[in-house]
Amino acid sequence: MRYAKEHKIESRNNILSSALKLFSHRGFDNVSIDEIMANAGLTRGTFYAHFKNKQELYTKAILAVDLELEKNSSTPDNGKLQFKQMVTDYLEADYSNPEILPCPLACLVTDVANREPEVRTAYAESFKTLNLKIKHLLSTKSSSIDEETILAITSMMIGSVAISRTISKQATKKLLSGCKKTVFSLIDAEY
Amino acid sequence: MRYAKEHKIESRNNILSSALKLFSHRGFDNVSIDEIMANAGLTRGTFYAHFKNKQELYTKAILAVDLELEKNSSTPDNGKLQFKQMVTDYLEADYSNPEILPCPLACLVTDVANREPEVRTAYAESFKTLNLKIKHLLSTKSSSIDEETILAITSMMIGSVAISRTISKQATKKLLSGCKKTVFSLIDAEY
DNA sequence: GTCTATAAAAGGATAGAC
DNA sequence: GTCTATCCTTTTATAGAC
Repeated sequence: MRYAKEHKIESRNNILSSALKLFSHRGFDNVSIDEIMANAGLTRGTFYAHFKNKQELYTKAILAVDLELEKNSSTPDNGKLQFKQMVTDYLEADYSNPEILPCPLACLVTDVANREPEVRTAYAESFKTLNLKIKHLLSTKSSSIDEETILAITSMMIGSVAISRTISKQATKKLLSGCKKTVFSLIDAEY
Repeated sequence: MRYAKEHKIESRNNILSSALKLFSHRGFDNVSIDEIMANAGLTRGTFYAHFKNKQELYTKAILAVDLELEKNSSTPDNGKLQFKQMVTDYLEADYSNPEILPCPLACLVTDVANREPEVRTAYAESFKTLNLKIKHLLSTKSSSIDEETILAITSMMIGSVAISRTISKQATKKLLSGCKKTVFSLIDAEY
């Protein structure tokens, strides 16, 4: 064979990460397969050697979010601190920089809601993983945080970042600082 | 003239509300002008007698959300109760019924983020109006609620409804009830 | 596996009649 | 103001060479 097996895997990963980044920044419909492939250093025709169609790529790209989230799964001894750092990083990331991967859960909520069940299931998986990660950070031997509080927190994080991408920089500042304060107070109150 | 002036205004309003409903349920790109016009009882060609292009329609439709939100602007004597009812209605509405207009702020966040500034500004306006409405409900002569807390609450409401449209019915139930409880606790604690 | 070339469909926008 | 008919661009997807 003319190409090693690793080559295909590498191509596939390039396509996946190029797609996830572009979709997150601009939305599924606003990015063409052409652009994704060019971004991955390939041409359009090749796309179909890797994926059945554009929707399958969407699904697989969203599932790849899990891998990002599952990092640092060691038992935390300073979980609360790590959690606060995570929230801060999340809310203060530079979402306008095209080189950085913004949170797909925040950037694609609405976009995913209008797709086939396959895509929505992938999103649901990643959302679940985010909640589990937080639960893990905030669980100690003695106490464990209420699951519904975690859901309220992730809703706030995802919601505020999604909204921030539509409003002015000035309004964004107040929005994100309000959410940060509120998340912290929820945690400090309960645990 | 063959058509009365009211006729055009009525047509325009039909187009606007038909568009807002369809966009909210399925997203901007997934709805064709053809469909919007058919839904309003007109044909595609006529569209351009009312709007410059599809994007202008999007902007105007989102601005129309304000009108919905600005209802009930009388001074509330039982604001806190009204607020709780509003949150409950918001979180428990039947978002899958195509006859009902779901909250465009929740259904279109991500969608709007990827459009021209004109559209984003319209969204920002409506978002502002929602926050003001809540502020109004929760203000009394003696106390007024922290603006950043309101932003955290609207982020949670919009975020959770947006997320709920991607996940399972079962998961949605827990998500929305968690947000409702958390919003209530934030209000009862502070005010 | 990757490329170039091309088919085929969808949908936004315009022209002209009534 | 509204209709029908048409243009034109974009983009997904396929065919076939290397």
